[in-house]
Amino acid sequence: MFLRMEAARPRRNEARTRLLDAAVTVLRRQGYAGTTVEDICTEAGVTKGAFFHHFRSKDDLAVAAAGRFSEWLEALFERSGWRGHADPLDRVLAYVDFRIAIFRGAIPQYTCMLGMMVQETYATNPAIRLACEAGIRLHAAPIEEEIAAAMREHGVTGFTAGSLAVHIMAVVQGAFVLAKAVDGPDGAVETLRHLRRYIAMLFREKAP
Amino acid sequence: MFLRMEAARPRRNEARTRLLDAAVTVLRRQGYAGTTVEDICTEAGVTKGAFFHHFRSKDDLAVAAAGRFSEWLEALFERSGWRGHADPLDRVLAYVDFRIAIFRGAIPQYTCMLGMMVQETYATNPAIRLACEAGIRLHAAPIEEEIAAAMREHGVTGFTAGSLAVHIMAVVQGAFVLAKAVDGPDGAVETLRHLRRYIAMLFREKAP
DNA sequence: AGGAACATACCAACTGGTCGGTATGTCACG
DNA sequence: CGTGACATACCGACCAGTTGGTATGTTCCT
Repeated sequence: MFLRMEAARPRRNEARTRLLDAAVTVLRRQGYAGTTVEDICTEAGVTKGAFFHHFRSKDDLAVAAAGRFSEWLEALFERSGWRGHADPLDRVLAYVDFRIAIFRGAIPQYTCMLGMMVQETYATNPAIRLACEAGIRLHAAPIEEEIAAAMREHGVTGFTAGSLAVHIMAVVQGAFVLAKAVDGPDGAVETLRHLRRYIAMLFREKAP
Repeated sequence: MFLRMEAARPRRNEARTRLLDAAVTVLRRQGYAGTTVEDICTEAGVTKGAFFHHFRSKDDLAVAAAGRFSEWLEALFERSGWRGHADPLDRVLAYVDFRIAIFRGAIPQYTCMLGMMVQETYATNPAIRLACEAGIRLHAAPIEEEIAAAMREHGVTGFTAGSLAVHIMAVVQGAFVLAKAVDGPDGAVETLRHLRRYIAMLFREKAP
């Protein structure tokens, strides 16, 4: 049997990929209810027929787009090299520093699609909510790991690595909300600096 | 002439008030794009005619509802008595404690309408964005005051009162996003505990 | 005082446009 | 030739806003 055909699709499903990328772009800019299926089609340069050929519904696409965004986010942080430090505490701090460095350009370019979409859909679209939750958890997992390592290495106790990872996620999401409310990143950056200081203090406290 | 008629309005503007209250309830639950004008009318028990008699547009109502929510929020915190402590630092901590205590019941009952709406509308409805920003700033102002007083009284420097107030707002908003993402308040409460600890540490640091 | 003139508060039915989704193609390729 | 990948045309539901009306004040004039 030679039925494996995995790689036998040169430009196959090209429209699907473009739709997904377009969805991330537009959903991030306009939110879920604020974007129409045709907005996404226009951005992708395909027609509605193509859209509903590849996705059963708008909800379906939103779930897929959440996954796509999540992958993109992980790749972005992977490339940043925040885990490339000897001391795990430095890794955690480098994560926050990279978060700060990211606040450049227009608001939709640095804010989080997952946090935005989940606010709109948590009550009405369970599948989307779950996809957003999964993306956030996936992103938080390595941070929690590094925090746990740092706590071990520095002999710090008094809180759980998970709770601090959640705290970091919350501050980041809150920073995005504020940036949108005030229409600029300045306050958001200040917030992340406070977060950085907090983490540093938590670990300096127990140092000799 | 007894032309004063102030109190001579038994049911004057009753519908308007009910529409505003209904708007706060429904917008908080479903967001801006997710609620129809008729949703609000149904909740208020009036017709669309009444709605458009009192408000020029859906946008117009959203702005008014933001103001209404803001008033309600200020009254809520006023009643909580968080400013009733001798030491301004205790007041700031009491604010956070009250925020923690509030996480009860269903999600729409403890989350913030302003933070939710501004995410949806910041790019498309400048008036709504501004109303949300104003509400948040109004809420942050007394906190900033108390922080400034605490810094003075405890001789703490190294950051501005404004930036810490913004940080508190961000953590609170981020906690709401997380609560919606994971469909429960537990992580959000943990986040606020971290915030509380941070504030305590900031002021303990410089103490003798 | 009394009633014409006007204003306010609300209602029910409708409209014009939008949007998610469908039905029906067409065409390339294996 | 038939199947997957798209395009075109269209539908029904929904929704912000309108229209035209009624009922109940309020003001002003005589």
